Amino acid sequence: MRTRLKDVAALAGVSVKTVSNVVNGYEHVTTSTRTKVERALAELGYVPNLAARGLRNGRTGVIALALPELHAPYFAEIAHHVVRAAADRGWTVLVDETEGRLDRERQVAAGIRAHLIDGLILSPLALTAADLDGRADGVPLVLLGERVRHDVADRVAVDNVRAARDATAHLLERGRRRVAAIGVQRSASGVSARLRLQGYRKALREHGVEPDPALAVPAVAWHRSDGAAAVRSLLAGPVLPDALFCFNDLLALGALRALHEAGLRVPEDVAVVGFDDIEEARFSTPALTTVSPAKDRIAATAVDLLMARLAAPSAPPPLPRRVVAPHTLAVRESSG
Amino acid sequence: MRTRLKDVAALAGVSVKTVSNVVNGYEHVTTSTRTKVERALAELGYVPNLAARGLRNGRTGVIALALPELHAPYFAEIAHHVVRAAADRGWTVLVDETEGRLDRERQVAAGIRAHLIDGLILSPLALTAADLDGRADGVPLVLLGERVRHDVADRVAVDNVRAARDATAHLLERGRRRVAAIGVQRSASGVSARLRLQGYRKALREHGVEPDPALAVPAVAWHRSDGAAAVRSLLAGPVLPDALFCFNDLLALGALRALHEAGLRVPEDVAVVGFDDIEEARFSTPALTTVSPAKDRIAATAVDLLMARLAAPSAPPPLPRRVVAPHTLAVRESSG
DNA sequence: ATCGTTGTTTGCAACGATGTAAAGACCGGG
DNA sequence: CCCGGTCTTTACATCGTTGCAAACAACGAT
Repeated sequence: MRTRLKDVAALAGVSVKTVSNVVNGYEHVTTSTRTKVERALAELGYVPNLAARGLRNGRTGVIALALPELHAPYFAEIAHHVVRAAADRGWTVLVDETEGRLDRERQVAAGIRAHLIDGLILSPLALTAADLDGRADGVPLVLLGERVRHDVADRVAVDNVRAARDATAHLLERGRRRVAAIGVQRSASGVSARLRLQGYRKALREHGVEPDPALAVPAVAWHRSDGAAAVRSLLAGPVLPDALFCFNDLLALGALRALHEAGLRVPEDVAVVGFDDIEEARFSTPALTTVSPAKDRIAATAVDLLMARLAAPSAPPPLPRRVVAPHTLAVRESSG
Repeated sequence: MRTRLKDVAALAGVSVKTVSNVVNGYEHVTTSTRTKVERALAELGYVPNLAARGLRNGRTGVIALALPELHAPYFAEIAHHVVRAAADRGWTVLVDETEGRLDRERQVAAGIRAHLIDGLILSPLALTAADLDGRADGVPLVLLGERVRHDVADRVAVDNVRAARDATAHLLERGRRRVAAIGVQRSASGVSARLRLQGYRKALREHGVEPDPALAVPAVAWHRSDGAAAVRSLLAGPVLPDALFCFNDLLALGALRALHEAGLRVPEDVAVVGFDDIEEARFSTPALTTVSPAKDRIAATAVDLLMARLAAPSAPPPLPRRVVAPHTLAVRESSG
């Protein structure tokens, strides 16, 4: 059995509350009492029971992070940065995996873990604003990504349209004219896909190129195998592309693989740009040009937004805030 | 404020305890009472306070997973499998990142989060058995990997020596004779490195090849950049290898990159084998031959070992158990 | 009608920590 | 030597939940 305040109090010969005061750094404690208590604390190796403390003051010091897939590199990197940012501020992170399933996202947002956590950072895939409209009284929530309307909760995201436009423009400026978009999704949950497609089209039009529907290739998920499959179907089609804008890095890496298998050279025959700047992109052959969102900033901002809500439980809660995280284009070999 | 049992009880017109009974599926409740309570539960959207429940019955339903780096693909995949395995069994996972730092690993093992978690799965890098010897009374602990003596806590690991021998033998059987080992570490924390080096040497001797010290290349960490650096130093040296056994996949991927830059063909000029079978290995160019530990089995076993200890708090706790997880060799293009 | 039996519901205490308020210790000034 | 004030320590109630044991209701058997 672990030691409780009571045990320490008995050993030190003081009351439970005095020990509590010492543990919490209350100032009006005489030096002699403090020393006695500290000695007892050390001797018994006291560790506070966070469940009890959480019960008493309604705070557990734990925030939850809910991601679609922990093993997808982008999310793994986000998780890393969030855990780090939270630790820097003295908080612990509980990780949930939703697999992008609507029911799991709803459960998480509705607060399965409520009472065990003080706040939630959620990166939704399937969730819509309607699912969140009712939850005014839940735990503070910060959303990652532009997939949900920004007026239902605090949100941190890159400007997907602008980032996609930047990436596509980069290819056009290098003289490419048949730029394919890889990763198009028409489903309701494909909001990111829609925004990135929008940015892609915008760039084309700004450069006087008419978007060719044959060059907009769908992908069910955004994994490497989907990217490879998309390229194979593209190569079997009527229009051969001279560049690919892939909606994430995994698609791009799968595409690189399929291009290599088809005997096409990157970037000479086909230039490739991705999105996410996962670490792998710096080490692929060829190294991948990609949109680089400031993941550390995204994570730190998300944690800070949560902290702000936790610190100020004001009667009329402040309106949801929207933070646009910066991005850059990391130009590497795959775009020449 | 969230609803408590008390609120539900008031609405349903029964006692708090009866509501608790309904929530917990106690059988001796009349159908009429049950319906009344369930209606009230639904109307108020009751969610149990896990902190209070945890305080009451000494269980929180949360286990902690402490890993060196969440963004390293191998650990990200392990985290994914652990979260999944835990969820299947009705548990939640709290993730901690130790960065492989001894002090952080010690803290975690000593139970910073104690009382908030029921058990701990730890993948140590720097921790030694001595750090764990004293902790008989702590929360149940399962170690991942062979880095720590197996008699201090339950442990799940692949047989590193045998796996390394298999990988090296595979290269030797394809006729390679100058097989380099990439990732050697002499530091105290490099136990995995030591075991894999041992397996590598064993395979060489079994095939009548004398280990050449010039072909055992050190690497500070096991990241892609270290693999690339190791290959560059190797190519600058006196003995050119015709094969590489890299102690993990990231090293191997970095090596592929450096070999490509040096104009060497894989596998024609140099064959490459890795260790971990991260997803990326299946999509690299060329696809990577690698030792494939059964990560899902490792995760499930770790969770099960923990569950077993939690279920049976017997007076003399059962001796630490050691489980050897199976591995296979995934043969792909990089070894010909 | 009374008793025991089974089945259902309830009140109370406890888990470990902390906020509140009050009691106790100590000081100098009158 | 007593009083009022400050500083230190204490007892008690409380957070939300569940185990325990007792209270209560309903029933058939005597």
